[in-house]
Amino acid sequence: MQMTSDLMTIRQMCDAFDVTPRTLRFYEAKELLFPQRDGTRRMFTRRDRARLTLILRGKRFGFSLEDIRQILDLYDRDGSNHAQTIRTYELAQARLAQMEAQRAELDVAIAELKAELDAGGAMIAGLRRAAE
Amino acid sequence: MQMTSDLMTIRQMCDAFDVTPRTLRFYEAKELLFPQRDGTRRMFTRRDRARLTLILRGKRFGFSLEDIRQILDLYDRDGSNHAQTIRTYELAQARLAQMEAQRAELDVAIAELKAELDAGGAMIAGLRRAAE
DNA sequence: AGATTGCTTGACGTTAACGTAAATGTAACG
DNA sequence: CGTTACATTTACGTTAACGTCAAGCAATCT
Repeated sequence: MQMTSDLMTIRQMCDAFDVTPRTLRFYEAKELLFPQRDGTRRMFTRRDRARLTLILRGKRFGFSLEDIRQILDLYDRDGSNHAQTIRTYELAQARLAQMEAQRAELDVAIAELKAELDAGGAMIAGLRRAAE
Repeated sequence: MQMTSDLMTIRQMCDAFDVTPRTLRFYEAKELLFPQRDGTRRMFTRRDRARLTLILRGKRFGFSLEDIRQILDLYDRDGSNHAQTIRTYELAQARLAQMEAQRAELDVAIAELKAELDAGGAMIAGLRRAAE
């Protein structure tokens, strides 16, 4: 019950987030996480956990790790570097446009596939009737 | 104006479907297409074009080429194999459910990112005012 | 004939996101 | 102190869907 352990080992992280050690090391190599070290061992901070949550969410959304890294950087900017902040902001806007385009395409694909399935459904109903 | 040309060269195919020669050769290697040969050259038939249309549609739906190959093979089985047809149908339905879930998550992601950007926008407006 | 196109078949290169194995380190248990 | 249990780094392997040469044949233009 010490307040020291705001820190988690790699295994605790793996259990908590259902990822492999390799994944966490990989994310560190890609500069998505920045665990401290206890000697040679990684100790993940609260901040790492917050970032990992966002990373996994981003992945569910279909973002690449590189996309995610850039977006996380956006969250990080303590507002000191104005020019960079603005550039990042514009980048995020571009990304948003991409996402909306992607959603539009997805909508079309879903509509088409639904139409396919409706046709197929009728065919299969026919097969079922014929089979009786 | 000869009726001979139900056949198309690789370049005609590329222009018609907006794909590269490499792609068509790749699809042939993967047994998704079966062009005839005029000597050494590929000649794509009406059937190849029909298949390619389905392949590209499948890709828009997010199916892998391997998935697509299996589905095309099922269409080929002249409809004699009802069980397989039904399995394919179910597979497509599952895929549709995936896509709709993905869209739902994407909607959330877009909303979140928009909120982030609104906050960032206000911040940047503030910065601009401070800079004057 | 020579040169230009366009097609062919290899066959290695690329990207993303890790998996997997090897060699080594170290901390705690008994 | 020896073994077990995890940890670390290094580095090669994997999958999908082509891209990108390289080298050579074949028909066509000049």
